[in-house]
Amino acid sequence: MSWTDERVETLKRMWSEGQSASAIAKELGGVTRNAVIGKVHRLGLSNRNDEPEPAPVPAPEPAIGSGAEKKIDRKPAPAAEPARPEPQPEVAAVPADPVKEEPVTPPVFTPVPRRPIVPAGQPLPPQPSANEISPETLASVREVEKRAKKLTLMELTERTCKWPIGDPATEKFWFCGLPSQAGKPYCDAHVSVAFQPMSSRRDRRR
DNA sequence: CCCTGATTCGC
DNA sequence: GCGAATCAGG
Repeated sequence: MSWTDERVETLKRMWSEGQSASAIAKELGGVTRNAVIGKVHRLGLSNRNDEPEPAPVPAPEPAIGSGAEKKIDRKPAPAAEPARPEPQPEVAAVPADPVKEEPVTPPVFTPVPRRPIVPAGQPLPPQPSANEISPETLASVREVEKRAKKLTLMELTERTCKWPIGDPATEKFWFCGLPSQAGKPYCDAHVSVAFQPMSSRRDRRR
């Protein structure tokens, strides 16, 4: 394979889209990711940084006192552990006195961390229902889920378990992420609840 | 381990 | 110019 104009164009496009070298190589075919990276460099488009330069660190200028400061003695600074803020409960504190309360927030767009919107009636992630899975298997799954890697959607790969755990409407939601069975989307435990032979499924009413 | 990009260097 | 091998890192 050679770098025809068309192939180079595809390379440029995908690279600018942020695609990985391996993904591009896969798309093009006949080349390895090394070849792609090599070409990328030769084309001089290695810098995918169109970012507006991450602000040259606004050095927190200490307020200059009126008196002429002598020296700025830098302590070795024993690296004081940054105080870890305890995770606050999500419930916003309700003003004790709504009448006296000053309007703290202007009626403009408030960048309150939005949570994923799940339409009403959206079925929850598949959860092994007790009447279809044996108690043993169910217990096994529960146990496995304690060790879930808790991956986000973007962290899933072809070989991570994609079984959803929790309620997508809340923060307590993630994907299992344990090693998936070869060729399957789930890990062993979740495969066992996800794929059931018709025979065992049939007639398991109540 | 899986993956990423960066670099080198013989071809 | 090309890209495998290698390096460095997450």
